[in-house]
Amino acid sequence: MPAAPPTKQRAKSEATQEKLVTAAAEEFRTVGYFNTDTNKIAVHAGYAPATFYKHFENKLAIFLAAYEAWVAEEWRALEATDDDTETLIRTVLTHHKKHLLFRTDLRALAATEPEVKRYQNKLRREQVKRLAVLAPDLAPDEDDWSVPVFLLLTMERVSDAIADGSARASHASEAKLIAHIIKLIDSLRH
Amino acid sequence: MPAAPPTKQRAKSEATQEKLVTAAAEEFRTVGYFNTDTNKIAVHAGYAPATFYKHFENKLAIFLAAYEAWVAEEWRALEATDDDTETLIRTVLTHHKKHLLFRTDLRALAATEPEVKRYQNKLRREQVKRLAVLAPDLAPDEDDWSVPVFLLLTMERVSDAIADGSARASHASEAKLIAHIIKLIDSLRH
Amino acid sequence: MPAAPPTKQRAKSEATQEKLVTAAAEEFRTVGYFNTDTNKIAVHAGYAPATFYKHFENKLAIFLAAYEAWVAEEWRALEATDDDTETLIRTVLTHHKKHLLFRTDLRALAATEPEVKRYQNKLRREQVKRLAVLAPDLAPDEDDWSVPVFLLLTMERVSDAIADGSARASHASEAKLIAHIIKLIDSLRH
Amino acid sequence: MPAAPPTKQRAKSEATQEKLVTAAAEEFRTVGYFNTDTNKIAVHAGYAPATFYKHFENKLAIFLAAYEAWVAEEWRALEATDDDTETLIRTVLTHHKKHLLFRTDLRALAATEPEVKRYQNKLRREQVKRLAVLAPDLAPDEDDWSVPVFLLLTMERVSDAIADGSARASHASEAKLIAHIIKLIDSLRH
DNA sequence: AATGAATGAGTCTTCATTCAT
DNA sequence: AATGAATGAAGACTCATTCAT
Repeated sequence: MPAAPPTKQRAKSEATQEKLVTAAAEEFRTVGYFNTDTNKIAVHAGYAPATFYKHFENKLAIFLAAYEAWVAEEWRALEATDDDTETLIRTVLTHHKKHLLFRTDLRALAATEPEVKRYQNKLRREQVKRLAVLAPDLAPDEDDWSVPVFLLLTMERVSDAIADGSARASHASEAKLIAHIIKLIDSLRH
Repeated sequence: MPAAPPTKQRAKSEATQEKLVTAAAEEFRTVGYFNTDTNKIAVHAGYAPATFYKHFENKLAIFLAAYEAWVAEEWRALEATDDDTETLIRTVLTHHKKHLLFRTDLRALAATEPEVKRYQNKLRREQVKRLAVLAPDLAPDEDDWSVPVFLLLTMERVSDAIADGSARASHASEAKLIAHIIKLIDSLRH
Repeated sequence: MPAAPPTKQRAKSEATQEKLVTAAAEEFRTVGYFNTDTNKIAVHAGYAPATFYKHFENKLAIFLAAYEAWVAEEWRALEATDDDTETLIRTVLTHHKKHLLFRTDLRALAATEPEVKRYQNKLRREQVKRLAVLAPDLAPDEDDWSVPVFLLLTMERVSDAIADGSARASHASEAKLIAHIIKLIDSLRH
Repeated sequence: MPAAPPTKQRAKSEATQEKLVTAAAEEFRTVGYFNTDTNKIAVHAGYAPATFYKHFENKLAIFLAAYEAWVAEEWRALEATDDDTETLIRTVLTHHKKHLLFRTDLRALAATEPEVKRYQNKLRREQVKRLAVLAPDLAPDEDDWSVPVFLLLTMERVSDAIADGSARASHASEAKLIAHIIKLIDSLRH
């Protein structure tokens, strides 16, 4: 069994890893997964290309790490908000707007990369559970989660459509769409 | 100025173009836009790489053509169905299931390629209008289309989630989700 | 022995050939030999790509034809001018300015295509002879043509430098350079 | 920020770059710019195609580098020669003979690539200044450089004509042409 | 005589990734 | 831990040219 690495080195390594993830997330958010390459990510983080591969197996691995950080950030924002439904929706919306490109690529990757899909499914389940805490009357039944899932999917899609401008392009205003979501939530409550 | 080409030649050219689009659509559907290349498309259609460029300016152009064909096919299927809401939903669902990867790449491309986005917006507006014919009580107001748009977005997202298996992975059954859509439609009717 | 083609057909063929050469010359002059292709030449002349190859063996063949036309044009211009040395120089200069890109490509091709080189040499000899007519005291000796050749080379190079702006870029005015040529001519006269 | 690279590595990188330039120069000299490609250059230098692009942005960039090296070489040869006019001319001539194809392509590129033209103009100005050192009585006036420019253009063109054989093809011997240059120089001296 | 369709053989360029140090 | 150098394997796109009609 190899000796545990000295704490100092480990800390440094973790700092590097974090810098890489931050740089990657920024790249994914602004130019997209398919328009960056690992060399750019490394350089933007202040490292040489090869360093990237000391910390991540490949480009997909850092995407997953960035995804994890993204979800954590969203929940942090959500938990900092008070219960008012509309405020929550607007918080989600703001987050989606900011990370539109990232989210799109996430879905594209999920379609071809089983690992991404698995991770996404896992996070969706956590999302449902957290939602149950925020809004107990939308809590899932034992083995029928269709209510929260239906809501989350709808919110997600509507948020994206508002964020990417396609809602407006088809004459649907942000305010009206949010109103529809709120009505939907009411109708879904037990 | 050259004389108008004989009908026979033109027909041949159109046949080639069609074969290319068909081959491309199949590639996009099965391995995805980002995992094919124009050479493969041409060869799969039975032509040399250069032939591709006699018919399409670039890879994106044939994607747009495939997209157009895809939408036409969906509407053909929808119009062949009788009015029953659930049947319509299931038809959409079937179509989405079959073209899941294609649809995902479509969204990814729309995020970076303005041309794709523009085309997508245009088709969305047509979709709303056609929906108004199928279900007059969901017809859009003069400048507030939020009702049909909200519905279409929801259907789209839920269909995708069923199609890609993520609905099931988060314990939401197809049947229940469809039931939610139907309930939503009822509540949206004027 | 095949029968001579009917005169009418031949005339038509020649007209086509001429249109192709004219189109080619214009392309070579404006975008250069290396930036056109035979398809474009044919289309610009109003024909289909394949037609090109009914009239010229390849791209080089039409270049040679355009070259021939170019030289003919220059001599026509020169012979329309009266004997005044400076006027002659200015006529050459005007012609070079207009056909700068063409001339450059001519030299580039001469360096790799023996056929072009051979043709160029032949035309140079004709040029010397014609010069002898215009200016008898610059006529070549039996087998020492160095006087007119030296002059022609100098004029050619100086004209190009004026035409392409490099003379001005190195602080040498057109007027002064022409004056040098005239002085040179005087010193070369027998 | 990465530390300055160790001298050893940098030396290696520079060696690679040099090898690439040498290989490129040789290709340009023997088969010409338009008949090589960056892959061939890289392979001839002993590297993979991609390595080329770590050192040069594109084919034109390495051409410029080769051009710079070519000029440096010419001046080195010139400065190693003693002042005798004829010897200098013969040195230039030898250099032109060796790099005939390169020089031709240089001119062709200058006609279409502004960057090449700019560089060429800059070098011409340096050439004039160096000439002023070698032959003070041909030094340019403040803003009238026509004397040295006229001479350089003539020498250039005559050298090329001797080098490419067209002088001989039009019955102008090398010796006579050089004699004309010398006479010209005398007449241009202040 | 003219042409529409088709193509083989490139050519430039990119990128995830490795290796010696 | 970090890196500079290097790369194999593509992939988008071009062009002179041919052939059946």
